[in-house]
Amino acid sequence: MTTGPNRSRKQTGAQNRNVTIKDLAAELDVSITTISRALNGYADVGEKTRKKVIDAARRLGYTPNRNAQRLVTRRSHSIAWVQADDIVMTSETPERQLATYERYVRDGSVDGFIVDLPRPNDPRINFLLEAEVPFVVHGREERQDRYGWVDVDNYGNFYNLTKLILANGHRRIAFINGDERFLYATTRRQAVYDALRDLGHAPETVMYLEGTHPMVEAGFQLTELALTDPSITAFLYSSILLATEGLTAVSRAGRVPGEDVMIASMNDELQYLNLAPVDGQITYVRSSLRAAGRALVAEVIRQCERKKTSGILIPSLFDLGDGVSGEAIAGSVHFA
Amino acid sequence: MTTGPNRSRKQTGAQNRNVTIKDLAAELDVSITTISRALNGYADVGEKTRKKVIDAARRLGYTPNRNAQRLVTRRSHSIAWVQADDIVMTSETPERQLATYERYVRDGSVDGFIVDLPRPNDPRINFLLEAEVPFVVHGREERQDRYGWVDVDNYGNFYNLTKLILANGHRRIAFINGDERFLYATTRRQAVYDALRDLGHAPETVMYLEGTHPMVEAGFQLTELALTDPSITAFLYSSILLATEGLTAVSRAGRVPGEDVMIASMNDELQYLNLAPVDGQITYVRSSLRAAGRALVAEVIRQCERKKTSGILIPSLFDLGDGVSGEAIAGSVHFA
DNA sequence: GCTTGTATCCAAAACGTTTTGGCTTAGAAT
DNA sequence: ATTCTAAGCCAAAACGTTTTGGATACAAGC
Repeated sequence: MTTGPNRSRKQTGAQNRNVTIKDLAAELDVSITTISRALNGYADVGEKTRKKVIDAARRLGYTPNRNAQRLVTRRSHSIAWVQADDIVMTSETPERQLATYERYVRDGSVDGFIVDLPRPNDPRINFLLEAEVPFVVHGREERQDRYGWVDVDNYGNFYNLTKLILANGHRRIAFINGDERFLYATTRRQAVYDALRDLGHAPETVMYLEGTHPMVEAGFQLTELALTDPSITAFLYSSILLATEGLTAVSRAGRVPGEDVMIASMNDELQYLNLAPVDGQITYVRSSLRAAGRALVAEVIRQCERKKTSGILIPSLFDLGDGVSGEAIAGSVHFA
Repeated sequence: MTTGPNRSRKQTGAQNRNVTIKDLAAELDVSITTISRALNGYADVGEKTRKKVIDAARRLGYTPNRNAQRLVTRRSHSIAWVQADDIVMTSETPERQLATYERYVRDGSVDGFIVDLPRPNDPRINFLLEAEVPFVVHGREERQDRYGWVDVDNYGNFYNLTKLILANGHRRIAFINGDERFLYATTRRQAVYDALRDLGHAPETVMYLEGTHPMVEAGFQLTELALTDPSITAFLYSSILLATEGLTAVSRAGRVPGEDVMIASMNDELQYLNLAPVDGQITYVRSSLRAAGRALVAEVIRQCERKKTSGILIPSLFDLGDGVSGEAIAGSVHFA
């Protein structure tokens, strides 16, 4: 006995001894089968018995033990949203998250997943499709018809924002985009250039800048870079966080947003971000991140319950700002 | 068969059939006991056997089923942090959270709790002490010697901030505090008035305003109220969120923060809050909410593991701003 | 040879549910 | 009088672990 825990490691459970289905069965002198079936609404238990059981359960304060339920039903009633350490700073690759995904599936911790910030040919999605585990993606990638997803209309929003900027007479635009390793950024760039083309403007109209993760002060620094070109009168940002930093840089340079320059962006309506101080200085499309989060969770749960959601598509219109419409779309595809 | 689920509801588990301890035992032709003990590092298994087991486990991709472990060990390896629907807007009473606390304890979902925003004589704390469940409080209340907690030095910080404002020559101050139903707010008010007294200033030096939950635009509105008194030259805010709103109101009133008025606050270093645009306009003490969160989780886990942590006190100095020191303190008390 | 000790191993119980595959009874249908 | 049906109930198995309380074998000490 040289290494490891003691020979007899006593149970260390902090859990109190709670009333179990057995206690209930003893109390009422029926079988535990009947208790279980009564409480779960099965039809093969008499109404008087069911009432007795429900009353006793309430009286004794019975709650089914979640962990026993999880074991026998093979459902954990939990979903995972695996994050890198820091949401804003993250440059963690999906590969490094993969181990966590695999473990959660293997040990039954979790019934389903929310996948965030998908990359092209994302290994997490490969794994989940392969393992046939329920999941919903926040965003889309090339295989979007094979799984459920919730996304904002990246293309439409940036197409419209660009149109708006041009309609306001700006002829030279800086576009500070997000990291193109993520597909939302690629889509947004595409939309901006498509809008230019459709309205008969040269691609050279925009100065394209990409903020790569981790984005510390990227909005500020890239804006300062763009400010070296005095012909630029409009700044389009891929996110409101980039935009507020950019605003600082623009103001410091002596330019006046809302007067001689235009600042445009998408606003995720982040909880803690008070936009009142920059009111009127940034033009944005709103799209609630919180609403997206809710949709994601609802969708994963639906997947886990195996309700057939094949092919449904739930577009929901969000609050509009400045004549530009923001739209969030929730989509879901049945999986085997 | 009239109501409820079908007579024979098939197991709907989405969980894949994974390799179990039994498979491993069959593979190696030893008992499951040996497998379990080998993997858990017990000394009563031979080294060659242990090696075989570990190899086979790796080879077959075995991971212990978490839900079986949870059931037998009566530990869920999960902790709860029960929140009202919306962190900022919350006016949910602790009473309404209590049902969730009770359920999580009863059904074994959870081993311990993080209690947030304690109120005087908080029923959640009563319940947890009574039930002898591990928990750590974010903040403190009167029974702080009976449980573990993590807190910033509310008293010290606001005492120092007040001292700093007075040292800068301000003689009329607006103090926009948080909701006094929570103890942090009461402590902060106490600190401000103590500082006034200690430095020989009358209590009337401050105009006291309280933002009650849910705080929508409270910072903005209370500041507008304070602005009706032109003798006020300093604004002290209980939180950075209140302060940024207040800054907007002050600026709109034509006053210039950093020049003819002083704006002071505590800065929780919120993830998404870019303070660059207000740089130099707000004087604050920094104290990382993120660091506090980490300390809370670490502390609950320690409690769950029953490491004896009786009476320990871990003061950790944080980054300082403007000559005012912010200190976060993590404390823990052993419980039975 | 007998005892004692030590190093390995294991069968069985336990955790608290859900589900399977019955059984019993009473009444209806034949 | 028998067969069938339906309603109501239940014993036992199963989920996958950890822990208990041994058993076995072999070496050392007397």
